[in-house]
Parts: sequence; structure tokens; C-alpha cells
Amino acid sequence: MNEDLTSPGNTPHSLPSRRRLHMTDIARLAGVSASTVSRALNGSPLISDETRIRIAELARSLNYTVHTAARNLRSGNNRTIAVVVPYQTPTRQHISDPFFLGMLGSLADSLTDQGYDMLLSRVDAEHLVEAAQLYESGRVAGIILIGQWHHHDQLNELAVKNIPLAVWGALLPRQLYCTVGSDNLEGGKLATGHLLESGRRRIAFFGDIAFPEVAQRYQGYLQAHQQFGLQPPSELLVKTPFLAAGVREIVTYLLIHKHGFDAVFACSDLLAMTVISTLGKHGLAIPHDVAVVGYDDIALSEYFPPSLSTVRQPLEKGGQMLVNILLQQLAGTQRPQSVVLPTQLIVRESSQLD
Amino acid sequence: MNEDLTSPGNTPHSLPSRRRLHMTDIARLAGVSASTVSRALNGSPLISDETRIRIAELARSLNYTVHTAARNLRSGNNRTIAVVVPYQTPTRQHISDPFFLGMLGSLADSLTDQGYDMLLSRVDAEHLVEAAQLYESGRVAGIILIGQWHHHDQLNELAVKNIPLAVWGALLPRQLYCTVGSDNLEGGKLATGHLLESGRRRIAFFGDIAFPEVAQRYQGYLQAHQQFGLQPPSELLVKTPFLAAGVREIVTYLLIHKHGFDAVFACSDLLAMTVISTLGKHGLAIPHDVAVVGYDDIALSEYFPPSLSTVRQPLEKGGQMLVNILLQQLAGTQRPQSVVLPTQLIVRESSQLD
DNA sequence: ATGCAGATTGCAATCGATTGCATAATTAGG
DNA sequence: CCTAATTATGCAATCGATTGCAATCTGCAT
Repeated sequence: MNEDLTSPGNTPHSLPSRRRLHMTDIARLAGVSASTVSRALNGSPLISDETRIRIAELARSLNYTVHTAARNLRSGNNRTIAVVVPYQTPTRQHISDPFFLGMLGSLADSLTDQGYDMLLSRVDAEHLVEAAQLYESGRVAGIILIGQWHHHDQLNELAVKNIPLAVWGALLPRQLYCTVGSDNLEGGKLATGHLLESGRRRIAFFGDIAFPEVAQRYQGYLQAHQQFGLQPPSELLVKTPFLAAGVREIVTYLLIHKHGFDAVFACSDLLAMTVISTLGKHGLAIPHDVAVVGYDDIALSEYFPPSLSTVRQPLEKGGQMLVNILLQQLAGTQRPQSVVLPTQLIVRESSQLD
Repeated sequence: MNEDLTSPGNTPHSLPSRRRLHMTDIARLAGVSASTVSRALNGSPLISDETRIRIAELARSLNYTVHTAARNLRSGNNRTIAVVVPYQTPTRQHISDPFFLGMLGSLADSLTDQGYDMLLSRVDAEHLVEAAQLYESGRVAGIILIGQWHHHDQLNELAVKNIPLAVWGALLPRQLYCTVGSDNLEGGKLATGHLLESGRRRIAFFGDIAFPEVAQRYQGYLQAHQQFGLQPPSELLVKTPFLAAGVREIVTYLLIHKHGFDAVFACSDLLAMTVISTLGKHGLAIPHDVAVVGYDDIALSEYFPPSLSTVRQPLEKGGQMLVNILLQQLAGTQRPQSVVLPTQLIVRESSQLD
């Protein structure tokens, strides 16, 4: 029971630094075989409770942890999930949207709760298929992708390869992969309806409808107008670039060319904040001259001056559902249903009635 | 050369779904042994160029990837690094500071460049030592920790265990682990000096000096005052809570109790924004009544109204250095030097002279 | 033709765990 | 006291790659 693990041992040229603990070491100290230790630690019913407890305590006291690669190799069970965040090729810039951080945090928690590790990986948005390698090399058991962008086809390709996959994004027709997302149509309707009810009539839509999620929010924007018997003028659909600097120019352009608007529905809070900042520079008062509604409800929105009205996406729930849906794929054979989560309109100062 | 890989093969009860490709499959198709394939793919000089190229192309065309767990097990080389983000026990709340996202992005890029995978892991800040398991189970080759907080002792414990470790934070006395961080003292001096030069004399310091990084910035704040022959009043050292809501109350309390101040140095941009927002609610004008300087220079700072003066931390460089320092530990035996990166004062509207 | 150096390639052991099957220990029944 | 049934444990093969050493091949000089 008191053997010295730091003694030379098998290796002829033993190093001064102590060797990592192996299962056979535990076995020797417990006076059993490695098989028994393995079964005890994995809770096999073949092992008596007394032995199981004795081994478990021994392992804990020695701070022993099973070697993950070995277990993975032999058992074929991999408890790692890749979370893939695509980046845009030209800029390769970092995602700076706090919404992503929130999602990452939520995913990290959910995965940990389920006993999974999270491998964070950035891949070129133009070559999403490369993410397949993470799965095909046995590196991970499945993939969660944040940022559907306009890569519907590539995602379908991944799904065809039978790779367990869950995507945060919009539900699209002829979609072979599973998505979790907020109800973008409803969100767009809520935001726009709120602005219309406040009496605004020239509402600019800021966002790039090449992205499915944004396109659906735009549909909501259109439907809300229809319900009021209105038809929004096309020049108020403003395609925004990724970079905040570009957004400034766009806003300035609109103002100079007198494409007057009395409200803005921006498809992310970050975008809304940039717009507000720029409008302020041009001497316009928010919400008096222009009312603004964003999307996401990031933490800062409440503390931005003026506090930002927005459509809240259920972040916590979203992360949980992504993990759930992925684990369902790992467990069963049938593909689970995609999930559309409800959104909520949060009215704050930036769109308050005067 | 045209054998059918989807045919039953070795397994008697072969499944309909096609089996994962093995190195032996590549070997068979190339008419060589698995050893040769392994060496070819790993660029061993024992293999002739012609064979190497032929095998490499075959592998690529079949979309073959080496099984990571098997390689890891046999070769002992693990190309995964854990990035650990501690969370505070009581709230278990997500980090919402965009600075973290920036750091994660930078780390992800640097690690990818060096051919490493990134395992993102949240651990209880009170039990940081648990992070050791990631290393001891062979899960990762080393650990990068973001958020030193006040867990100096726990980090030293990890270092004693000889775990390759790099920490984003402050350089402290009797420190056994390596840190990378910005020059907090200098940063604090820069920000405070700038405010003093602008003629401000009652500068409130917002932050919790229980955290080493914040304490150093506070030292810089004090030194700047000394250089002006001034002594800041103690009631202007404001210990801030984590939650933004709490910050509002604090600011309100200060104003009610007439602890007058004409400037604020906040130890993060997010904090500065909350303070500005609250001061605005109380009818104070920024920077006319109160000048504000933050810390970090997150992306939004430029677009916040008023745009935020701040001390920029070199994020990109920080991530790179963290990775470098960790890889140095993996390569050599001696512990590399900790790194202190220069900071830069960015003056914007929130502290501009009237 | 033979021998030999140098360049390639294959054989088989190995990494650290898991697991099917055989064996040992225990208990119960006759 | 012996045998069968039951329970607990150990043996040895295995997961998919890597690598030391032996074997083969090639070309060239003898």
C-alpha cells in the first residue's frame, strides 16, 4: 500500500520529473487489476460497491485522472464538441459583437453541464466544409456553428456527410441541418410595429438581407407595414457593411441626400449604437428626431445613452437548445426538429414616445 | 487502385453507414505499409519525395485525416491548449465584457497559426486548481488563463505542479507563473496625468483594487497625483461591484452625498460607459461637468456618445505573447520571462478640453 | 558475379485505457 | 463435503496511429 511511485520504475533512464499516474499504478496500489479499476471508475455494475468506493477514493486521493486520448481511442466515445465561429475572409477580423460572447458563455455552460468539453475553432466562412475535418479526424463528436451567414449550401454539405451539426441561425426551406434561432419574422414585426404605432412613417431598415436571419427580420418589417396599409420606400432599405466606420459613411450619405427618415430598425444592437452615435454627430436628437430600435439586447443596451429599445433574443435558452439538439443527434438516429425561440420587444428611451 | 471502400470489409456485421477511413486503407490503396503512410504524412526524411507526394495526394483526394486521439496517444504530442476563463462562484454569470471576446479571438488566431487547437473551459474562480485536471488527464498540453482576479496563490499552486501555464494579468512579487499584461502602472499614470493636465482636480477612481491589475492602475493614479504635488482624497476611491446596476447606485450615492468630482478614471471601458450613462441621467454633461477616461479601448468606445477616452491595451499582441510564452514552456525547460506590454492613451470626446 | 553503402520500406512493439470471455471466489442447496 | 449458480475479478485483445530496428532494394565499384 505504500509503494513509492517516484522510484525509477520500468523506464531504465527515468527522469527526475515524476511520471504521470497510470491506471495500472492505481490498480497496483489497490491490489487489483487495471480492468477492475477501469470498471470501478466507470461505474460498471460488475464491480462490488465496496471495491468501487475503495478505488474511487484511492484515485481521488492520488489526484488520478483517466487519460482522455486513450479512453477515446479504445471506447470510441468522444466527449468534445466543436463550437465553430466563421470569419469573413477579406478582413479576417475578430467578431466584436458582444452577442457572440453571450452565446459562447451559454454554450460553455450547457456543454459543461452535460459533461462535454468545448473546442473553440474559427474557420474561413468561404470554406466551412473544412470544419468537417474536426469531426472526421475523431477530434470532436459533433459541431455547433454560430453564424449561418449566407452559407446555406455549405451547411447542407456538412449535413449530407452525416456530421452531427447544430447551427444558430434562421430556419430555411430545403434545409438538411438543424437550426436554433429566434423568431426573426416576429421580431422584425414587433420592432417595426412598435415604431409605426408611435407614429413614425419613414422607418429605415439597417442590415444586409443577404443573411437569412436579416432577411427574415426584413420580412417582418414589411409585414408590419402591410398591417398598417403602408408600403416602405425602397431607398430606406439600407445595406450595411461590417465595419462601424462604413456605417458612419452610409448614415452621412443618407442625410446629405435627404433620404429623410424618422426611425431606424437596426438588425443588431451594435449597429444601432453606431447609427445613434452618428446621428448625434449630425445634430439629430434621439428619439425626438429619429427613433431607433435594435436587435439582440446585449448587456450594454440598457446603459447606452439613450438606453436602447431592442428585440431580445433568448440567449441562455438558445445555447441550451443548441446543445440539446446536438446531443439528440448523437444519441438517436433521427434528425431532431429545428427550434424557433420567441423574441421579446424591450422598449427603452431610444424609441420612447416624446 | 480501385478497391471499394464501402464494401463490408473486415467487420462481420458491417453497418450501412460507411466506416471512417483508416491509415491502413490509405496504405492499401497506395500499395505501401501504414508505416510509410505515417512517415509520408508527417514529412519524415526517410520517405522519397515521389512516394511522399503520391501518398499526400491520395490522402487529400480521399479526404483522409489522421485520428487525433490515436496520434496523441502514441506520440505523446498533444496539440491542444486550454483557455480557461474563471467565473465568480455566487453569480456564475457570464463575462459580458467585450474585452474578453477580443482576447479570445486573438488567442484563437495565434493558436491556429501555430497549429494548436483551443479548448475553451470555464472553471470556478474559487477552485482554479481544478484546471490542473485538464493537463493531468493529458487533455491539453498547457493552459492559458484569462482573468487573474485575486487568485495569485491558486495560480502559484498550478505552477508548482509544473503545469505549462500563461496568465493574462499583472506581474506580482513572488510569482511562480508567467504573466502577460499591459503596463497597468503606466496606464494609470497616463490616464490620470491627462485628466490632471486638463485642469481636473477631483478625480474619482472606479474599480476594485482587490484585483492586482486594478491595484496597479490605482498606483499609477496616485503617482500621477504626486507628480502634480497632489494627494487624492480617499472618498474618491470608489470600489465598484460587478453588476452594472450596482454601479448606478454607487454613482447616485456619490452625487447625493456631495462627494463632488470633476473627473472619473474607470478601470474598464464598460464601467466607464455605465458611469457616463448614469451621470447623464443626473443631468451632468460629459466632459463639461465630468471628464471620463476608461481602460481597454474596446471597439465600441469610439462610437459611444460621447466617444470614450481610454487606455488601449494591445490585444492582438497580448494574445500572441500568451501563446508564445506557453509554447516556450512546452519547448524548453526554463521558465520564460513574463511580459509587460506598453499601453497607449487614446483621447476622445469624453475627456476633451472644453 | 559479388559485395557493400546508402536509400527506402515493412514488421512488430507500443501508447493507456476498455471490454469480451474465461476464471476464481463465494454462496446455497443437497 | 461436493456441485451448481452466482458474483467478482483478471487475462489478453483491441482502438489507430507512431517509431526503433531489421530487411530489402538499388546502383556502383571490385
